[in-house]
Amino acid sequence: MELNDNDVKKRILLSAKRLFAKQGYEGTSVRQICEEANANIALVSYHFGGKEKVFEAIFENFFPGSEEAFNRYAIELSDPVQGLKLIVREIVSFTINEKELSDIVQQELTLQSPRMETVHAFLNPVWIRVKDLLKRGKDDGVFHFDSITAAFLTVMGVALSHKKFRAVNVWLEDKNGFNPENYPDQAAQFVLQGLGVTFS
Amino acid sequence: MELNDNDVKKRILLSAKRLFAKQGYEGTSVRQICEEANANIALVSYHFGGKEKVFEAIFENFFPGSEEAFNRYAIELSDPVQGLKLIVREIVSFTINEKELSDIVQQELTLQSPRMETVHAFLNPVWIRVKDLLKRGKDDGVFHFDSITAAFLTVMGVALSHKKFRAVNVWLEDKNGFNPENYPDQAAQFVLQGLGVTFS
DNA sequence: GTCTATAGCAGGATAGAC
DNA sequence: GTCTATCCTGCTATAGAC
Repeated sequence: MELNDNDVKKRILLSAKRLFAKQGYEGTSVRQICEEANANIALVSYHFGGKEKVFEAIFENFFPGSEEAFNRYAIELSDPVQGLKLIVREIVSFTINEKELSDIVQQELTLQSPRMETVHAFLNPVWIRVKDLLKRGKDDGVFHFDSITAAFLTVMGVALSHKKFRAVNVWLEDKNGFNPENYPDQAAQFVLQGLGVTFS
Repeated sequence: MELNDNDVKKRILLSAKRLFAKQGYEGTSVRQICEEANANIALVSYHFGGKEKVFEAIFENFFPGSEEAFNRYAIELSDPVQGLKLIVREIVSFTINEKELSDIVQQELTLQSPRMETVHAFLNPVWIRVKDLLKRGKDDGVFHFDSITAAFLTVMGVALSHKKFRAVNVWLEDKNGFNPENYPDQAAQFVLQGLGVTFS
């Protein structure tokens, strides 16, 4: 089912994504979503079946399908260092390109919400890959850390760190130094150094 | 004004902190807070002046005062490497010891909420220190990064990374490897390596 | 200080007209 | 498919009794 941007369903999804990211799921009302989407309030129930279902539909429509990407980069992903560099870059890129969706993910991860299940279903395939790469890198002796969980957390922490950029940017004044285009590479570099990879 | 744990005000604060952390500010009702605190609903207005004020009171009561700590560790903080190591450890320790409050901070940072101002007032003194240490470390030639904002973000990302521990732990099985007691040190180590500090 | 009762409003959802 | 009108529930906050 393809939707163009002027379809009512698509307009509702885009508004909901924007507002959930900015105000949180609970902080956003169906009325507000429809107002911004120039849609009638009743259409959320009619087209999606309720607010909760709109949330799920956002993931189905905007979360990048990972299987296809994994196949495309099968070679890089077979090597821990190259694989982790690639995947961190991709995660960071995703959080920049799909900033709103990734804000939503971030929020839901700290909450114990009924929506966790939906979120996890989309994150799991990626997390499995990261964990696997860390494990293999450690076994091969190129990564150095004690606990795989701790390593996983720090890696994900870096990958998601710039999420706080908006909040920080208001306050830090670094107009010239920070370039979002370079950030995926810088983050990947930081992670590899943090894991003790030595570059010759 | 000292409150003991059985004081109604204190009970309300503790319940609110717990619930805000778990469900978010908007996802938590005053009714629910009072039910868990064994307090009457009217007492939130009477003692605090409304839900919003309870939020502020949580920070006033549980956010560690940083000035005193900065003075106590003035010597360590004068050196970029030692200072950053110390401060990252302290941030990580805070997020472990005051897990709920730090969950609340994390949530509010991704939101554009009317409560941002409150949160920022408490975070600013710490952020200023981190930024300053990074800057001095770069000037001294011991840290290596391009953008101070990017560096700041990655450092904070690591410091806050284990926040996703609950979500991750459900899924990652690493009972033996991960030890919260060691994590502050591991995170600090990861940051310094990520910043390109070389250890002799 | 604490309680009950209630005001007043905003939320999500839907029946039924078009 | 879209709209209006309305239902019902749950929210915060407070007036007033104790």
